[in-house]
Amino acid sequence: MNSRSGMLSIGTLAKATGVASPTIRYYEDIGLLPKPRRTTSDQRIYDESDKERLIFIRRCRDFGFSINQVRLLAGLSISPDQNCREVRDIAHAHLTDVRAKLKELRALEKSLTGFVEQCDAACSGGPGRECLVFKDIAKPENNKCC
Amino acid sequence: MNSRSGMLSIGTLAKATGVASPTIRYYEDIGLLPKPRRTTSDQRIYDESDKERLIFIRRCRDFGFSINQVRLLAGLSISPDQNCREVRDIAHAHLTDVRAKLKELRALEKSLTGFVEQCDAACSGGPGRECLVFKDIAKPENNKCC
DNA sequence: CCTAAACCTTCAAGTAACTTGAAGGACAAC
DNA sequence: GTTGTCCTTCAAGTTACTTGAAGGTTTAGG
Repeated sequence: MNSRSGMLSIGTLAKATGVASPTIRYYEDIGLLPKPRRTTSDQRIYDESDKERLIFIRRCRDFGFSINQVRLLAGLSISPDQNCREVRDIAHAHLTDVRAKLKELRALEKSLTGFVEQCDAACSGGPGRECLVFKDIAKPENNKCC
Repeated sequence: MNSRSGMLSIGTLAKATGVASPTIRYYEDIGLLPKPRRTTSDQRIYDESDKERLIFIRRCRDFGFSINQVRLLAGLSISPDQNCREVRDIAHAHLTDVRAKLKELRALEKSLTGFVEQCDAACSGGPGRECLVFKDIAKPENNKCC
């Protein structure tokens, strides 16, 4: 199947969008992408609007939106009255998630940095019989247990 | 099964460590936790060393180490010559991952913030027929495709 | 003692978001 | 025609849990 007048095979679409063929089929399976037309030999034929939709999906995924969120966003993008407010709310909720995750990761970075530095200090004479770091891991300084 | 002289049922261990019973069984299944003794009625009996090991595992998971990394770390923690250098290397590799992820998330936060602000600006007069944000998503400014 | 509730067991499948592999057909280039 | 690449569907694998079914045991209260 050669690409003519905007008609794309799945492999060509995959290359054009950076989304793997199996993933494209997966998205179709879960209803995120509409079922495309087929050739007489049953191969999928995609057009430019399919390509745009897939790019949209990929971008949303890149942004870290879950499949369900992407589903919502995609639905909003094609609804007659595109409701920017809803989109904004979804994005904002996600932004909140991202900020929480950032906070976590910053704390983690700090812990790990201390960890590695402590490890470097403890091992400056070579491997020790009792690694202090393990004690640190096994005995929480701040008991985070519920 | 009541908790006496350090003997813990799985449920008690779960409460003591914040790790769910099914997860404890899962860890045993995948060899991360040793198989514990059993009662005459086949219930698991854990002791303090099991508890410490589970806390260790949980802490490593909290740090974001994968199960395989935790497996390595746990192995190192009980080896006769505890090799702090290897621990440090594992932790350092993970720290590198965390930093990369932080970088990603910061960029994402920036994008999403701009996204939400743009959305707020576009919708200040209420829902628009053409949401500019969708166009932004569908048309990458920087083409990140391979 | 009985009963009900809570706990235990194993086994298997579900979750999320893909990814891989088997088996077989179609297409393109030489 | 042949070979290599692409296509199809179906199903299972990946990672790290989580849930649910079916059945047994323990604990607490009447």
